[in-house]
Amino acid sequence: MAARDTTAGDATGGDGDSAVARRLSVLLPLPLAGAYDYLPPEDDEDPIEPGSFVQVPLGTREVTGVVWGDGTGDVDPAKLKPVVACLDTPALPPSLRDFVDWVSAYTVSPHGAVLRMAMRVPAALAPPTPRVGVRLVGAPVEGLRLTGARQRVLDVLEGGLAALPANVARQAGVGVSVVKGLADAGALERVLLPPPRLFETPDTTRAGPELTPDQAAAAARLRDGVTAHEYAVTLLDGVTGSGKTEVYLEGVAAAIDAGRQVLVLLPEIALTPQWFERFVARFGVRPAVWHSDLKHTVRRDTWRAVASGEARVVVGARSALFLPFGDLGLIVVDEEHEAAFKQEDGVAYHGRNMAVVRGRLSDCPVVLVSATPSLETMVNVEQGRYAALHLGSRFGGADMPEVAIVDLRQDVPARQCFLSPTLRTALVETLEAGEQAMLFLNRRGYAPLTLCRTCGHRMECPDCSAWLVEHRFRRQLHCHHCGYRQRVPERCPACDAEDNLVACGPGVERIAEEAIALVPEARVAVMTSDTVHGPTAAEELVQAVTAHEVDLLIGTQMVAKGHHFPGLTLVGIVDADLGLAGGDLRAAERTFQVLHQVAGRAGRADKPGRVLLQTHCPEHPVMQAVAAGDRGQFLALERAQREAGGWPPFGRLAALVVSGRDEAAVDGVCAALARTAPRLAGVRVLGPAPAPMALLRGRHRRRLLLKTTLDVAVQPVLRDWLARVAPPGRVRIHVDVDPYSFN
DNA sequence: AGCACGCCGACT
DNA sequence: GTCGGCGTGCTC
Repeated sequence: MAARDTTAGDATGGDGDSAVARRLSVLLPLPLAGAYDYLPPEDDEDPIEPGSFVQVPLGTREVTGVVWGDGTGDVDPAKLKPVVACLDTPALPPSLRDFVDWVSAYTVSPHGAVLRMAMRVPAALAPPTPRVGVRLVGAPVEGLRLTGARQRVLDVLEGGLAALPANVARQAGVGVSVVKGLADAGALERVLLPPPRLFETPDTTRAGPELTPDQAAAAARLRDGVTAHEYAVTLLDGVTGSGKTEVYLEGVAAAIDAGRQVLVLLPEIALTPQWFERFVARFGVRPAVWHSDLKHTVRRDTWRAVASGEARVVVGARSALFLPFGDLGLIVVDEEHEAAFKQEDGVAYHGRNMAVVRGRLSDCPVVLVSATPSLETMVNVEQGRYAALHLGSRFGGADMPEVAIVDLRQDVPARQCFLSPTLRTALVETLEAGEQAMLFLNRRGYAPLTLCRTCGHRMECPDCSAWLVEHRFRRQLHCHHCGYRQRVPERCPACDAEDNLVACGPGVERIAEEAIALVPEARVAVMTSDTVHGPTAAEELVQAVTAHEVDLLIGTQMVAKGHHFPGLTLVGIVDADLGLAGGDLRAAERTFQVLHQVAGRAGRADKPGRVLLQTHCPEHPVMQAVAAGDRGQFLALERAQREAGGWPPFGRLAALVVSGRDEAAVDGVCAALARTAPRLAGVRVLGPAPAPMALLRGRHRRRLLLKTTLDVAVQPVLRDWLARVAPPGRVRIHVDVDPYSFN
């Protein structure tokens, strides 16, 4: 029927295929094995470009997918259905499609599952809701009853410009109903307003903060890199307060000047008001923001603004990597070492590493920023793959406080207490001197374990292999892995003994209790995700501490980040050993990073701070390195160990986590995997072993590790292996290439 | 991911 | 006798 017309319209097609026979490969945001083929729409006019969003039938329903290219032709033609419609949503840019392909191949995840991450914007695919404004009609309306309120509305609109009813009402000091009434009466006409400009272009001509010669030199290097518009990775390395942010904002400025877009990735917790203040100070406007809990309308507007190029700078969490940037000029990954960049569930990927890939596929420079760079990044620098820029401290290197190790075997806390005599004395002295102190313990709640003194029963989560953590403020026991909660029971559920459950070990709440007993007059604040909800609350607490309305701050990881408290002269690390348990590959590195960061909170320009680090193993290299403030020494040791063991980044790892409700079925799949395990040079399979959380949310978990030498490409090995095993529907195999934490 | 198809317990 | 539970398997 319309075949002849399309052929004629397809003159530019080039390869001579007739358009009627053409199949489209459409990728759907579902965990299917690959893209599906469809026929062009029946009312087809122009050929559909790759990247276009299309509505297609799938089974009984309709879904939105993206045209990925020409169809493969190996599907039964009888099964082919035509595309229902082509949406007017801007097409997915080629560099993003390449990125989706790459991530899918690298992570051994279904193609569509990766596409889904680029489509988690349901509303963006629909056209923006039209904005209806009102304006004066030319001629006066006869018989219009003029009240005072109505007159004020008419006055506001006198210039003849159209405006949103809500804005008009606000300016006139009346309710929207007055405006609506006037429109209904015919005195105002309704008109469609153009979409508002939501994201202003940052003003690069503003004078930024003054840079030291060091900083200016580093900034110039970044600017040059951006101007070259070539893929290159640079580590920007400097302690807190060395001006890293100000330096990379100069790179951002260069990209804006070049007319390109910028992505700044931050771990979610680092999207702080302070960061925005610095950005606004430099550019006069706020950047677009992207994270998991944006409202739908904001999500849609931001997604569209990124696609159109209106949003020039986006700051966001790792999911911002999948935004439809058309012309990236720079990617910055701040706090590059943060484990939060690693996504564990669903498609397992590392935001920092994928940022590097996104940069390569977009021919754009990538800057990794950290005060404690990861070992991976340091090795990349050492081997010449990444360039490095080092920033010294503004205060001439005297900024790291003195760290003293408190040996808990010698300096024993009182029974049922967790602060050593040395730390207690220091705390009292500091507060008596009118200075501030901080206690750090990376564990929420009151106590990590509740047990029965009569029978020894431990309170455990029914759905996870984890102890329930007591939260005394709420009088509840919580599972920190699945969200299970129950009241603290009065009787032991096992032996029914009354009032004989005892809290074991400390959480921040318990440390607060001990501290308050010690210094009852001190103003104490607890900072954890339980006590502080959202960035605004966090900012208020930070302000209160800065204003010295708080004498003693007690907190988890949350207190380690970025805030500088000038009056803080004592930091107590309650349990430095905490992060080392578990035999995790990166436990030592992470512990060093967090302790180093916490230690850096103490001290100020005129008075050096002091840090007391409580540990049971003072001789441990991590403790020694933190005490010495020597990152180089620690990294060298860690590096040597990883190299000797063939661990990343000197070898490759992939984890297979087999999980399901039926334990026997899970073990069956594990046995099948063990039987079909690859036998190749340079490849070892470890396990199956119970995963660190052997039971999580009611699912039994086993883990196998594939460990290979660097010359082995793990993805083909994994794909072959998985193809030999057909897990029953109830059992899932989750693949994690480059697993990070081993949980 | 949905949604239908399919085979076993408590109701009009 | 049906309504409906959610286990299993496709969907171009």
